[in-house]
Amino acid sequence: MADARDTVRLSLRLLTTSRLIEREVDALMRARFDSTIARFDFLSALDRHGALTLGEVSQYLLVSNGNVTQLRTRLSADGLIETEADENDRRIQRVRLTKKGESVFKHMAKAHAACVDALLRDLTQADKQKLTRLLDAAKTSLRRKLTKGATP
Amino acid sequence: MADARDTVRLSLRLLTTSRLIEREVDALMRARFDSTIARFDFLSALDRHGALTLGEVSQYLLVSNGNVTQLRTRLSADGLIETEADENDRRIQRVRLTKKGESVFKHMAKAHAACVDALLRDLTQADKQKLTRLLDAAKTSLRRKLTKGATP
DNA sequence: ATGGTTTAGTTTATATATGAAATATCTGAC
DNA sequence: GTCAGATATTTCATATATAAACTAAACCAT
Repeated sequence: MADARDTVRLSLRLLTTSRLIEREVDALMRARFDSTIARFDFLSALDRHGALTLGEVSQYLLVSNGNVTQLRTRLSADGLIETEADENDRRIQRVRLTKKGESVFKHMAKAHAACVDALLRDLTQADKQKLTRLLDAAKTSLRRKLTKGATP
Repeated sequence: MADARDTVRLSLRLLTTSRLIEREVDALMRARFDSTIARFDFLSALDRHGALTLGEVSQYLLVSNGNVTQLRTRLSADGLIETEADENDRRIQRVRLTKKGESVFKHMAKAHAACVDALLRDLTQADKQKLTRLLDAAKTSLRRKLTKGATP
């Protein structure tokens, strides 16, 4: 059936579009903030959700634990985040934005918004809404399949 | 204006959806073919376009020249691709699939198609088509902006 | 022809990412 | 109480990715 071919085409469009945006945002973060998209995403998760355990960061960013450990080390060294111990469970560490981290993130977020807005300016507002809605549906499908086994 | 916020939301959906698929495909390539998504993409470009210079591979995959050099080394060592010199221009090297590479890629492509098809099975055919069309529009907008400067 | 520029690709240093194994801590059945 | 598993995080080895500096070859204006 041609159905599967269409789905492959869809997934390729998705990857390409996503990668083009990622590259541009990464270039922005490097040029203007001496940072990277990975660090921006990390800070973004903390800005959105407040204090998080490292495991939660890993889940939100869809990256491995080891990766989170590395990023945490760098962001801490830069003074953008800080760690606090859990009162009851000594395995758990929570990270959060420092004052400096909040301030830096605000500037980053503003530049990021301007960047993606410029990149997708040719899309009408209606198309953006449709696209967001359809991507939500795709995400839902994905999440459901991923809990079970998708690889046959 | 809330327009920029909507665009940020859209770009986040895009990245998340794309990352979920990439992770699953990467896991598939590791589990079944002792490979990775990066190598699959490389082989995929050669399968689609035939013999390519390393620079062309870099453009198709949206990755740097250095990255292509590294991947080429591994794929050559595995006997999946081979290099030939250009007759007229000694700077240029073309890579192409070997017989083994073609055969391995066929199996990979089949598994890949089954994987993404399963992941996105909950979407109707109509939704997939709409999504592909909208992503095409997004890609066009991106390409146009990227030739100019998107970072204000 | 020759020297300056562009083009193709490699190398180097480093950041990002993974899976697997290890460590440390907690939890629950007994 | 204790000990077998579960959970949170780190460490290790390695793959993937970048930017910047570099090499080699081609092009091109003089």
